[in-house]
Amino acid sequence: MTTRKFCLSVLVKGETTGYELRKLSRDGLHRYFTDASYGSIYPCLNKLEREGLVTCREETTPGKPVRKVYTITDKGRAAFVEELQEPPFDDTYRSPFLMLALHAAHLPPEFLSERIDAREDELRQRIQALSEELSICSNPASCWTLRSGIETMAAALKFIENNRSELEALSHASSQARVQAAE
Amino acid sequence: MTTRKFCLSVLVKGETTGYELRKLSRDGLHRYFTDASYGSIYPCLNKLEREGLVTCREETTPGKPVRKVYTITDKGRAAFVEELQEPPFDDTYRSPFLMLALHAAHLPPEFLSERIDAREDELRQRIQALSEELSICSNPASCWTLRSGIETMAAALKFIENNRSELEALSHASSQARVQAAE
DNA sequence: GCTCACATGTAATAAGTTACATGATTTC
DNA sequence: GAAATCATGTAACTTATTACATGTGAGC
Repeated sequence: MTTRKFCLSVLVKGETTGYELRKLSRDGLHRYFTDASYGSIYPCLNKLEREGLVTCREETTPGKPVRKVYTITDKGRAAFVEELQEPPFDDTYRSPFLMLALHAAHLPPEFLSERIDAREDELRQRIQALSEELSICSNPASCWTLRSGIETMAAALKFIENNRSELEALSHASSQARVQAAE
Repeated sequence: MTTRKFCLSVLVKGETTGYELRKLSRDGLHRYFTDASYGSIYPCLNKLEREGLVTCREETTPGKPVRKVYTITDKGRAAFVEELQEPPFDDTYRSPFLMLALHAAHLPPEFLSERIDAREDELRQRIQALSEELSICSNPASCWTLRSGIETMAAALKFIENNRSELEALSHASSQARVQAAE
């Protein structure tokens, strides 16, 4: 159902293709909704077409593959607004990074530091991507959503920057203990 | 793989049962890793036992159902630390709430306000649950992880509190426009 | 008497991922 | 000449969810 809502969410703002949908789901704002692969997007678009929620036309640009451009219908618009109001799912945050933090004392110090660096970089990149999107954003609701993401991730990043040494100390301490035990 | 890592993550800190694992996955810290159902936990524990990563003993308390208590083995401990170091997955945040925010202008104002209230409540409850866990937490890595979650969610909550009126205004404006168009 | 908490498990189903299949054009 | 980008799609597989199946004891 996530892929479906994501596709409709993009389609209400304008026509698009399966290929573009996949790209959108990988960076920027739409990351908050899904990270879809072709294997979920193409079947989903076909289903939406069968249901009459979108129409499809083929665009042939010479020297390029045929593009199937999808456009939402009035029925599709109505269905989307309906589906948005369906029983709510809670927001979920899944963090392989916090799993590492939780077991910091059992991880090699260099490994842990590398992963903390990687997490900081990831956050910085995502914040920058959203900030760029915000700077060219004209729709107030999109701006709101972008700002929400930027501020939340900024808080997450700041916490890591301010407190990473604590975590790294845990890893060092126990790695020292392991070395001494081996002697 | 999430269920597996979650089970091992709990088991390295002490023995537990399938029933307890499901409860842990639904509130507190472990929500960052999974939200597992019996249908994934029980098969997972059986598999871990077959692989020799955990052992199982049956505890019979008179007048209570038999409990199958699982304990991690040395092999399990080693496997977990290995698996933690496997190629990283990015943290993911999936937000049905931000999907609503993005389409605020097409939603009825009362509906939107209700959902914003619900999201604020959800955040307050989760912040409180983590704070309580923090107040009785003795393991430094767990404390770190809890604080990280608390600060990030506090930032998310603050943003909503400070900016919800903007979103609600969008919904009101377009609902007024719809009424006028109908006249 | 009803509902909640304890406690384990399976089967059918849903949903999505990965790898495969194909192929032209542009950029290095 | 190699790699990346554009572009669509299917098949096999993995993973997890939902609903079902079963049963006791405690509190209201």
